[in-house]
Amino acid sequence: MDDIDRTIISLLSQDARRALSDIGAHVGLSPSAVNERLRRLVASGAIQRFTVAVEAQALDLPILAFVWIALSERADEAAFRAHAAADPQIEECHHVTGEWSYLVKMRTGSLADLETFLAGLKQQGFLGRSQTVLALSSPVPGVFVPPCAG
Amino acid sequence: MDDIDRTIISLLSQDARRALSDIGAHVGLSPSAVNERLRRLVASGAIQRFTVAVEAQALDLPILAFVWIALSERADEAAFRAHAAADPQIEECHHVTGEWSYLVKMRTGSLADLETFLAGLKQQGFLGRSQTVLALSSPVPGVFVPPCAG
DNA sequence: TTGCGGTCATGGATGACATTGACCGCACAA
DNA sequence: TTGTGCGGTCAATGTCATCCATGACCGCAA
Repeated sequence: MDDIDRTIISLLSQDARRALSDIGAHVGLSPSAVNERLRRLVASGAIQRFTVAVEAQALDLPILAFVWIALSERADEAAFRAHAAADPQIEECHHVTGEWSYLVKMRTGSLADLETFLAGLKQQGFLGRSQTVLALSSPVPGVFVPPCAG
Repeated sequence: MDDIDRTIISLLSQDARRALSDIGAHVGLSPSAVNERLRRLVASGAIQRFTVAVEAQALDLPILAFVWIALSERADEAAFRAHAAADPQIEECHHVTGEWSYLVKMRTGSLADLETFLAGLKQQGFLGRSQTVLALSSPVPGVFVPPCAG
């Protein structure tokens, strides 16, 4: 993992369909050399997968919510994680420091779906307390372009 | 945007390097037809861009923090957004309901970098109050695979 | 029913591209 | 100096995206 690798990752973050020859021109390597580095980056797990950034509106998921969760005392933590992983509405689920146990980031089609999700948690005995925060807008898109060369 | 489009998006979310013929086999279309749909999905903005999912550890960014921010009374909201957008450490910045104005999700190399970020906000007069929550682990990876066919 | 226009998928030709393997040079250790 | 391994270039090959002409299907109006 040197500066060239980081530059390659940065370029791919912006556009993962760039040609190897194009990347090579940026970093001063042949397409083959870039391909070999790319293979290693994927094999090592540094690049987890190639994917697409999707506009939530296009998928009819206008609600973006952050839900703070404190598990109930009798909750099985592993079961909760499995539950979260299985719900396609959940984009992220983080174990966090502080007052709450988990922070869940989720997209739903409506506020009713959000209520249903929380009701499900309660019914299965996971939920101690929770607090929901709605996102109104995102001034910074979810772009993750890692620092280039440094 | 019909079920076929949604399926295409779902397949690309898992692996954006799938061949058009492979996608076509899943949805029952020819490669050309898939290509045409893909072109429209990109043109309409439903697919914002092709990118790669990067493991933060590989980039020496072990700290994942959520920072709640209440702007100071004299803060210029647009300036704050520009400031956030310009910081490569910030992955997301959401305008939210409730007690706080903004929720910032950021990755840094160290806790010191986090302090530096907050100090910078204060120095520029943006910061009213703030509260930082650290993520310890992510039981659910940041995969966003939209619901398929439904 | 028939005729028409628009939308959308098909299939094949073409060119670009990823991929592979052989070869080369350099750094390092014995 | 010599052997070894890593990481690069270059050229050949096969796959694939892309483009275009053609044709099927659907809704609508006469």
